[in-house]
Amino acid sequence: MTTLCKYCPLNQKDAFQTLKKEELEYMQKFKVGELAVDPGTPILMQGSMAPQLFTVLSGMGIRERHLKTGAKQVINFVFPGDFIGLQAGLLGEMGHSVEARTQMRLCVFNRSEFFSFFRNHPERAFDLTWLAAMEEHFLGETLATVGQRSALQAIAWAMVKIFQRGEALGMVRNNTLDLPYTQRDVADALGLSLVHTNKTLGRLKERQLASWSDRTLQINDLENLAEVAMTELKPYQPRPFL
Amino acid sequence: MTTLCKYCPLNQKDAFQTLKKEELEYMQKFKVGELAVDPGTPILMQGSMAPQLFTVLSGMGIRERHLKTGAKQVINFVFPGDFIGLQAGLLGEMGHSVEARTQMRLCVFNRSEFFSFFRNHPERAFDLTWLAAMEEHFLGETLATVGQRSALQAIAWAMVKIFQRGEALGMVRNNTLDLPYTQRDVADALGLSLVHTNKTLGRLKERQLASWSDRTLQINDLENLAEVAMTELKPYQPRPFL
DNA sequence: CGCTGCATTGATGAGTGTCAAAATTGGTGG
DNA sequence: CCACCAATTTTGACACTCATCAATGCAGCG
Repeated sequence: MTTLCKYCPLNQKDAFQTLKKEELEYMQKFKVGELAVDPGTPILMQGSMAPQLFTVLSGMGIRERHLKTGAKQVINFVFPGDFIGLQAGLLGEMGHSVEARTQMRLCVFNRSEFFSFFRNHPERAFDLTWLAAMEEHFLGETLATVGQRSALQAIAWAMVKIFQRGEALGMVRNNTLDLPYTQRDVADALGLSLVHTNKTLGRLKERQLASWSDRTLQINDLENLAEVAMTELKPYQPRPFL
Repeated sequence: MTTLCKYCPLNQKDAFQTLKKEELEYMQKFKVGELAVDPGTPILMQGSMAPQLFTVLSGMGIRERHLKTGAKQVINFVFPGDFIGLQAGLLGEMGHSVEARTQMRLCVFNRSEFFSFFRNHPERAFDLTWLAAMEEHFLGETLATVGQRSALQAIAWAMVKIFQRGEALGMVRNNTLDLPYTQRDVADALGLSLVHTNKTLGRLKERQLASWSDRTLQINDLENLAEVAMTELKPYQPRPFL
């Protein structure tokens, strides 16, 4: 028995734009079920053409692209409200894998109805494109980080970004955010080695700015952390979701 | 006097899916004019909310994100058929700047009619989202390159990618592609220093794989270049355009 | 209680950045 | 047609960030 869209847990959160009753009814038709997965479960595989698309209702995951050498690049961290499978749905092939890192509940949509979705619900199609543009925006920023920032700056940047996402979702208590990600994930997200990431985290901790170990991100001085990261602290704005 | 969509130069090219007469008429209503710009002209500025969106009819440009330090990250190279301003149109703010590098002709659309576009022409809205997904796919691959590949691999990868784009557009003669981009641009695209980029290009040239100087990319051995780049050579597939 | 995964630390070296300058190219005006 | 200038490419020397290798510590868990 799945949750009715009417009671969608995402629609309550400040982080997201509120859907009207009417829109929720639209989505109800499009929704074909719910999927619950355990940590470590692959949700979508790089290169695959999955028949299904998802919106994350709860839990966290990770997007990563695997190279033939065995190395991997973390593309992004997956939080509630994220849409998964856009590339599979449109291009017919995922550019990266998505894996659950905690228990997750996913809202399942059917790829085959994807186009009718555009035909019948232009507002929602617009929102979908909005999300795609947001993702593109974020990836550009990430690219600039990996390409241009030093290890210290890059890690500070990642901490700020993730902290703010967690904050918007109400996951922060005492400037502390529990996450299912390790230092290895941070390293793979920023193109750094694990060892160097660890030592750089140590420097940020010494400076009393922030720390990240044992799957806990703690921010002590957001302002100065953002300063080190050479980034602006922008207020969070509610975004659409599907 | 602008070109009628009916005679759109892009619609002739193999690189793109052919639009039906009907669809061309749709686009004609959406098109508000044409813009011709000289090399060096900024088309969209990072952080701005431009009222206009563009499709590149001819010429080349560059997307780049500027950091506060003065460093910059090249996000992508802009070729004919590319859509410019998605982020401005939807998010209200560009994550990067776009600058002309040759003379360019741009097809101009109006941001204010953007939503009606979704309402009235779902097929075209679908194509737009397709393009957004493609861009996201490409950025993920770029991120993996900058994060995980060595300088030699990264440069080889960039050469393969750009060469294949040029090929699809019929711009290659004698395995040679004239481009408005310098070694500095390559360096900024891959997060490398200019000097190291130059020396690495020298190594690829020594190995008789490829060369890039004086704004000319020459590929001598695509197979082995792709090998060095650790990437698969995928056949090009026609894509939509707006 | 011995795994296994994760965090931490030290030693060493390769890859890449930075600095400086020369060589080359292309464009422009006299 | 030549001289000059700006942009780009190329080269050499050197410094340093960051990767790699190796080992230890530490906590959770079957």
